[in-house]
Amino acid sequence: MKIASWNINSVRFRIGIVEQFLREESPDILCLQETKVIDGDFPEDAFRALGYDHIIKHGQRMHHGVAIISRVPVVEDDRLDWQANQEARHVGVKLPNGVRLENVYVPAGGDVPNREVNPKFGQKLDFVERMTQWSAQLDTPTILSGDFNIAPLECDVWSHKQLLDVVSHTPIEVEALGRLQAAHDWVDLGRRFIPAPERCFTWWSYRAKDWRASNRGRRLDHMWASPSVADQATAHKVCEPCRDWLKPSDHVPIVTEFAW
DNA sequence: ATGGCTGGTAGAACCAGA
Repeated sequence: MKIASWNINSVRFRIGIVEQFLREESPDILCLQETKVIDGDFPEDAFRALGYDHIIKHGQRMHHGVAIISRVPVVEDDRLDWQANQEARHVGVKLPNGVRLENVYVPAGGDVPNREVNPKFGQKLDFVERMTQWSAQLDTPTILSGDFNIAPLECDVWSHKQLLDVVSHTPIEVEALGRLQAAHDWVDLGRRFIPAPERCFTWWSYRAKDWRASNRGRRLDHMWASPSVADQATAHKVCEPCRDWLKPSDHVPIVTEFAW
């Protein structure tokens, strides 16, 4: 079983490279974030044509939006609102073997890492805190994947020192993510297969003239699993070449394989 | 020089991303 996760930054605008990715990588399941489309306008036909008949959507107008695309039968489990503001940032399914797959798009958090000045930063922290409470009472083997918008380790950003005050790598966010991880003993599969301090960025800004030359990336996208599920993981990679595809997303897919 | 870009909605200039 091969499970991929990709922040696509508009699934309609980039449907061509999504199809290319599905053809080349052939995951069983693809978790998408930032689909930017209401459920009624989701480009289902393109997925069905490639054999992905199970399409679980949770979209909204303009922003955010998540979806799980699968060629194995999955059943929608829940769609949680960890921000309590009705934004479409999570959808979960049950896999045929009973494992849960939770696709999450954590809020970016705005520019200023101070909740008094910037309410979005507070909402991001609250979102992660609610995920932590949810994790603490999880009693099912679960995969938690998506765009967490937090790069936890020093080697998860191009410059630890220069990003200490930049939202996505501030100590307050990293500590919040640490509490989330501890609440369920989540295993960070990215780092199980690509141990620190090796770099494995999943996002590079659109603003760099040459993203590869400057390489000012961050590891914002993650695949976590319950310990019992993590023991079944056999491979994990970051699909860096996708950053060079025509009209790319600023994120690249991550792909994890499991023994079942 | 981490914001220099990008998409969506609109029908110009915002919002949002991070």
